[in-house]
Amino acid sequence: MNKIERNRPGQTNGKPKRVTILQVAADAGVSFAAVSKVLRNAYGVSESLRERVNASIKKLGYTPNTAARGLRGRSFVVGVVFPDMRNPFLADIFAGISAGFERTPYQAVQGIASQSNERDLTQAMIDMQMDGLILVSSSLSPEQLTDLGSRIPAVAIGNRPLVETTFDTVNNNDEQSGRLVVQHLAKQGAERIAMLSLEHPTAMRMRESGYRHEMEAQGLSAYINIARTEQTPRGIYGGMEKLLESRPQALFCWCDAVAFESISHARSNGLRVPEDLAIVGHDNTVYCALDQNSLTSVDQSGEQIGTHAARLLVERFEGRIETEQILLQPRLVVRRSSTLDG
Amino acid sequence: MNKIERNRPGQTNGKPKRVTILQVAADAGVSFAAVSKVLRNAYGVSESLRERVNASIKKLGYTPNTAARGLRGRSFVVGVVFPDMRNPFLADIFAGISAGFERTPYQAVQGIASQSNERDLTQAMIDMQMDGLILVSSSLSPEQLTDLGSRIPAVAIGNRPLVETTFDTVNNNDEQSGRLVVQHLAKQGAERIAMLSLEHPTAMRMRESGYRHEMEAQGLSAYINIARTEQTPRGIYGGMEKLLESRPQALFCWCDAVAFESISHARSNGLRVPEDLAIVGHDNTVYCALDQNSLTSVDQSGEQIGTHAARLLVERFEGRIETEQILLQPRLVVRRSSTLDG
DNA sequence: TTGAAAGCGCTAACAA
DNA sequence: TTGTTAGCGCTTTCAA
Repeated sequence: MNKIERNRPGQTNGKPKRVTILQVAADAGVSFAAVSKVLRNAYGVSESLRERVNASIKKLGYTPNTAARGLRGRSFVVGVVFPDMRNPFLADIFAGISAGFERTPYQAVQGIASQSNERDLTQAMIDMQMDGLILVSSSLSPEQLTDLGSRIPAVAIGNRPLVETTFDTVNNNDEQSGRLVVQHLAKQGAERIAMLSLEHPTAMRMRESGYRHEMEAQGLSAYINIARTEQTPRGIYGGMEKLLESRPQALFCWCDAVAFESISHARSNGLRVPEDLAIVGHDNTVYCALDQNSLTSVDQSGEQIGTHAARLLVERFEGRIETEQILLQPRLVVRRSSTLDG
Repeated sequence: MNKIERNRPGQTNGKPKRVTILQVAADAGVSFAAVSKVLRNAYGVSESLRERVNASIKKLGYTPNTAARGLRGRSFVVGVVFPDMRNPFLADIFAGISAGFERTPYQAVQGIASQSNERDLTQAMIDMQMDGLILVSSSLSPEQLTDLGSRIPAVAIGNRPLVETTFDTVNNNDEQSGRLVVQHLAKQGAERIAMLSLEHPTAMRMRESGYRHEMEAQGLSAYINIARTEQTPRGIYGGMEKLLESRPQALFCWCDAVAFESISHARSNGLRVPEDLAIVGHDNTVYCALDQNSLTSVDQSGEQIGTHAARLLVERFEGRIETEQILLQPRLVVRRSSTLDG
């Protein structure tokens, strides 16, 4: 039985008055415009005035009202849009973003966007007067992204890189990811190498392309086999069922979580990993190292990606006009899930 | 080698003008106050005026400026503060919160707070003129929470419930969680049941208490054994090492991620799970069901918790004065990691 | 170097 | 029912 308790409040519910720039000005004995100048590090304030104002700010515990600031100038808030909260790789990216804004005046807040509400969420962030946006694995169309980039400084992470855009991008070299995996598996002696990819058109298309090209380079064109699924347990299950029909020796999964599901699925079907089915994931998330998974995975350093994104945004704020596209190189981390020989 | 490309932008960088309430008013041929009234569903607007204004809003693609709104009235933005992004249980809570705000005008944005910056983050959210806050597993002290609650409507999730506070709470019955686990393990025949808990004082203290009380009730007081660790791989490792010295038959971990680490650690030490060491987690996150984990875990329905929190906040916005404390009942989901017999 | 004043886009009291 | 008006707390000219 659930329990609910109601209590009279210890204090009233009325919004307490904020300390404003005026009270700081009064306390310091200067005009409120002077306080604003100190706040913004504006040109033309004497050292003594600055000190007096800063003393009052500290004394009164003043913090600037972001909404009021944003209404006239910058809000110093940036929005980060994630596609979901479940993938621990996103936490790596977030850590990088945080680190990137560390020594800047910018505060990052996050939003989680389902495919259907990403437009609304980004608009809401613009309406909040945020100064810039970082979009991770956005599901917006190239046209929508271009439009967004023309309305607010933006950085897209994990989108197919486009030239001549209105926004910056930071990407893993996904073509290379696909190649690394096939090279490794082929060297282990596998020929029937299948790939589990994403239905939704994203950077995964590049990973598929790398997989295809390397399969061809290895003379394994006949065994190219890709299943695209939704990112749901049911979808993944269906995709695996389909791939297993062709008795693959190895499986490349577009992300670690899917690879873990695949390990689970394979084991439930009586298949040994890696003897009967080698499995490789992508992102090298924390769970890969666990003994029960020991998953070979492609590391794309989410932290580095995030730090780049934050830096790019700050550069735009500080005046950079031309867009910048960054492409980072992945590396393979080999573990037991794909080690066929002792 | 990483690649960087620079391009001239397709469009300029200047902020495009927003559509404001004035342009809507001009387009509809009414005063801008009339538009504001339509927006706020305020009393005293004729049907025809409302229709005309709504038509102009749609036509011009107007969306209200949140910052300007917040400066006078409500911003319709609520902030959700999470302790980290790695724990998939938080995603369940978030899903519940989202669902809870679905049919309301409120937009939720998230912040991730390390222990050291939670105060700054909550202050920043207040500075953004957010209407309310939801704090998940907050590391703020009771005094800080009480103070926060007196400054802005707030709901705390996963804090030790206090009476006579300034904020609402939603909690799992953690005492009950501890009891359920010990009952289950004792029934399986285990006596030396150890617990891996958190260093930082949180709701975990209640879980420890339930563990203790049930151990006593089962006549196993002599075997009570709790290790409190940091939430880092190193910390968890150290805690396990310490607990294993006393050769426990079963281990109750304060969250699933720690339980997965424990499974990994046990296996690397040559221990079989559950034969040599039964393991139970908490939160019943998605990975528990995977064959390679098959982890028994306590389900505390994060989604329900989140939905309650959102509802409580909306109620406060709509005038509720007294605080409310909700306590939900957990249930145990048994899997192979703790099934000692057949 | 400092301060006065206008105004960002909106809400809400008040007047018409 | 509608419109007028005074701010919310700040940034940013411009004048002193």
